[in-house]
Amino acid sequence: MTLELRKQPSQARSKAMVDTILDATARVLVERGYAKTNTNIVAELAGISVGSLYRYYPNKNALIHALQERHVGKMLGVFLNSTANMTSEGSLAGDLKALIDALVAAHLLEPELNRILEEELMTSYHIPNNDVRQKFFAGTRVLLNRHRAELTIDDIDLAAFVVVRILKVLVKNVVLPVPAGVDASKLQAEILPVVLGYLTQSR
Amino acid sequence: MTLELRKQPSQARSKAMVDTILDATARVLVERGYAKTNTNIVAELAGISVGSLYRYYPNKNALIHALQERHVGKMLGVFLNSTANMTSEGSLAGDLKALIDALVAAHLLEPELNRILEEELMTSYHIPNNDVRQKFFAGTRVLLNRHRAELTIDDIDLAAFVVVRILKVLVKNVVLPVPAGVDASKLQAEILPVVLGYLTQSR
Amino acid sequence: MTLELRKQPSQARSKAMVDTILDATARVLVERGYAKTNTNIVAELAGISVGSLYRYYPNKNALIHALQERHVGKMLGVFLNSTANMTSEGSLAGDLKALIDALVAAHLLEPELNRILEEELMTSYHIPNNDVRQKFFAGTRVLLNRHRAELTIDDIDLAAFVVVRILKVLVKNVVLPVPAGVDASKLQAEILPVVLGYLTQSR
Amino acid sequence: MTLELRKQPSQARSKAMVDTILDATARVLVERGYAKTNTNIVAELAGISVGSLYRYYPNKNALIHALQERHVGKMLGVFLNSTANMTSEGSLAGDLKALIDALVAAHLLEPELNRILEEELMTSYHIPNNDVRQKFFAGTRVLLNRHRAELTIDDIDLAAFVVVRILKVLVKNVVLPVPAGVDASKLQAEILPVVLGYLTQSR
DNA sequence: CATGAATGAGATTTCATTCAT
DNA sequence: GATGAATGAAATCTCATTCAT
Repeated sequence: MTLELRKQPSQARSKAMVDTILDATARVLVERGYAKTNTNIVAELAGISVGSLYRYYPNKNALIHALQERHVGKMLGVFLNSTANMTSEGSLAGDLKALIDALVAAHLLEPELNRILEEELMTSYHIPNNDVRQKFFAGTRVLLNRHRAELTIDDIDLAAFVVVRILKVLVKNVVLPVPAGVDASKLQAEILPVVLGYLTQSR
Repeated sequence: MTLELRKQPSQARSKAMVDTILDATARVLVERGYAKTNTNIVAELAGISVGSLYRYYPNKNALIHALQERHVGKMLGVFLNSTANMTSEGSLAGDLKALIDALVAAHLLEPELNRILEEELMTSYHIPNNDVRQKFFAGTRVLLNRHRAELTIDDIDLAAFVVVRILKVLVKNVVLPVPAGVDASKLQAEILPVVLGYLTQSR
Repeated sequence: MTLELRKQPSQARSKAMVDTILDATARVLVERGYAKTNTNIVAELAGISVGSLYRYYPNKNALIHALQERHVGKMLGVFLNSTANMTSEGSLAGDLKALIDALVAAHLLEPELNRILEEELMTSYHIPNNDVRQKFFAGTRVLLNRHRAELTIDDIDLAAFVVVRILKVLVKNVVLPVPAGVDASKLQAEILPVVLGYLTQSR
Repeated sequence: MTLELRKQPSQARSKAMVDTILDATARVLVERGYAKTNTNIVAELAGISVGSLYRYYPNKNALIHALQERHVGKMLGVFLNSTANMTSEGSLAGDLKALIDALVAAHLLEPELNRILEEELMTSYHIPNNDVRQKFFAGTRVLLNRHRAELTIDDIDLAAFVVVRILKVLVKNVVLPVPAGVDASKLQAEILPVVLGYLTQSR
C-alpha cells in the first residue's frame, strides 16, 4: 500500500561513482578509523555532495556494508586467481604452500582496510562474508581430506578449523606492519612449517 | 567520644567507585558495542551522575583507557598466578602446557570484553598493554631459549613471534563462542600439538 | 505524402501529461499523506523524470495547487451535472434533497483526496476554491430565499452559513469511513431531516 | 539484554520546562503550520537548546503527540468544569444548551491550535484523543437517552453521531474566524435550534 | 524537450562535556 | 563533592530544485 520505489542510479554511470565512493570510504576508514568516519568526510573525499552519497547508499550502514562486500569480493578474486593454476594432484606441502601464497596475495590487497573491516566492525555489522569464510573452511577441509593418509590427526573438522585460524593470523601478520626484529618474508616462509608440523607430527 | 561515623577515607571510596564505574563501562561495552557506548549510559548504569563520572575520568578516552588497564591487569594477575607454581625445570611440552593453561585461564576472565578492547578499539586507542604484550613475548622467548636444544628452529625471535600469535588466536577461540561442529575443549587440547609440532618437527 | 507520424500537438500531449502527473500526485498524497509526499516520488509514479515534472509545474506548490484546482473542478462538474435537471419550482424539501444528493455525488469522487486537500493543506496553501465555496454559499442562499415563506428563521445569511456547514460535515461523513455502529446510507437519509428540522421548526 | 534506560528529566524541574516547550511548539505550529515547524525553531522559541528539547521528547513525533495530549486534556478540563454544575434533571433544551456552552468554552481555549492538531495532523499521527471523542459520543448518547420520550427519532446511535458532528463543526465555526456577514454570537445562538429542530421535529 | 544524477540547504538527532545549584 | 539539566557542535539524513548531457 505504501509507495516504496526508491530509484537506484542507473547502471552505467553508477559503476564509476560507486567505486569512487567506496574508495573514499576505504581511505577515510583506514586513515581515521570507524569511530571518526562520517558521511560528510566520505562525500567530500569522494568529491561529491552528501546528497549524492545518499543517492547511492541509503545510510551509513549500507555504505560500510557495500565496502565490505566489494573488499571481500576483490580478495576472493585475487585468491581464486592465485589458486587457478593449482593442479589438484600436488603433495600436501605443495597444496598448502599454494594455499598460503594465494592467501597472502589476497591479503596484500588492502591489509589495513581488511583489518578494520574485520576487527572494528565485527560487532556492529553482521559480517557479509561469512559466506566466504564458510567456503574457505570447506575448501581447507577438502584439501585436508585429500591428503588424509599423510595426516597424524583424525578429526578433520577440528584440524581444518585450527589450520584456518592459524593461516588467518599469520598471513595477516605477514601483511601488516610487524614489530622490529621480525622479518615479514621470513615470517611468511614460516607458515608452511607451522601447519605442516601440526598436521604431520608423530603423536 | 569522637565522631566516628564520618565519610570513609576518600581513598577507599574512590577505590570502590572506580570499580563500579569500570564495571559499568565494561558491561555497556560488551552489551552494546563501542559505537553505541556513551558516557551517559555508563554513568546511569554505574548509579552515579555524569558529573561524577567526569570527576573520576576527565573524558571518555580516559575512561576506556582505565578499563583497558584494569582488564589487562586482571588478566595478568590470573596469568601470573597460574604460572607461579611452575618450576623452571619442566620439559618443553610441560612448560608450554602450563603456559597455555595459564593463558586460557586469563582469557576466561571476560572474553567478550577482551575481544572488544583488543579489536574494536585497536585503532581508536593506543593500547596501553603493549607493555604486557612485550613481556609476554619476552617470556615466551626465554622459555624457548631454555629448551633451545630440543627445537628444530634457529631463529628464536621469529619462533617466539609465531608462537605468541598462534597461542593468542587459538586461546581466544577456545574461550569465545565457537562454530557448531567444533568442541572448545578439544580445541584447547589441540593447542599444544600445534606449537610443539611447529617447534620440534624434523626439517 | 507528408510526414504525418510526428509528435502529437503539444497541447494534446500536455493535457494527457498533466493528468498523469496530477493523478500520480493524488495517489501519493492519499497513500502517504502530505508530510511524506515529495516531488521525486510523484515523478516516478507518473513515469516521468523530475525534470519533466518541473517543466509542467515550476515548484511543488504549483503542483499541489493544480491538483486542488482540478479536483475542485471535477467535483463541481459532478455537482452541476447532478443539479442540471433540477427544476426551479420544487418544494423546499425537494430542492434540499436534490442539493444533498448532488453534494454526495460530488464527494463520492475522491473522498480521501478531498479530505487531505481540505484539511491537511488548509494552512500551507491558500485554498483556490474559495470561489467555489462562495458560489455554493450563494446558491444555498438563493435556494433558501426562494422558500423564505416556509422558513421559521429570518436571517437568511446566517441560515445559509449554518446549512452549508452542516451539509459539508454530514456529506463528508457519509462518504468517508464511518465508525462501526453507524450506517452510511442511514446517515445520508438523515441529512435532509436535520436541515429541514432546523429551517422549519416552530420557534 | 540491551541497556535501554533513558532517563527522563526529574519531575519537579520538568513541569515548567515541559510547559515552556509545549507552549513554544503550539506557537510555532499555529504561526507556521505543521509543514514548516521544525525542532530548531521550537527550541529557539522555547529559549532552550535543541539538545534540551530532545532530553524532554525523544523525537519530533513525540513532541507533537505530547502537545496534542496536553491540549486535549486542557479542553477536557474546561469542558468538564463547565459541565460540573449541570444538574441531571434539566430539560432536553436545557441540557443541550449546557452541552453547547461547555463545548464552546472548551474550544475557546486555543481554536487555531485545535484546528491544526485536528486537521493537519489527522493523517500523520494516530489521534490520542479518540478516547475523548469516544467519551463525548457516549455522553451525548446518554443525554439523548435520558430524553428519549421527547425525541422524534428512534435510532439513538445515529442521532448521537449526527448531533456530535453538527456540534463539532458549528462550535468550531463559532470560535474560528467567520466570514464577513456572519456574526459569531448569533451563530452560537443558532446551534441549539439546529439540534433541537433535528431531534424533535414532527416527522 | 526530456532526463535523472547531482546538489546543498536545512531538518532531525546524538552525546561528550560543562556548570549552576 | 555530587548532581543532572543544559549545551551545542557535529553527525545523519531528506528533498525541492537545477543543469549537463
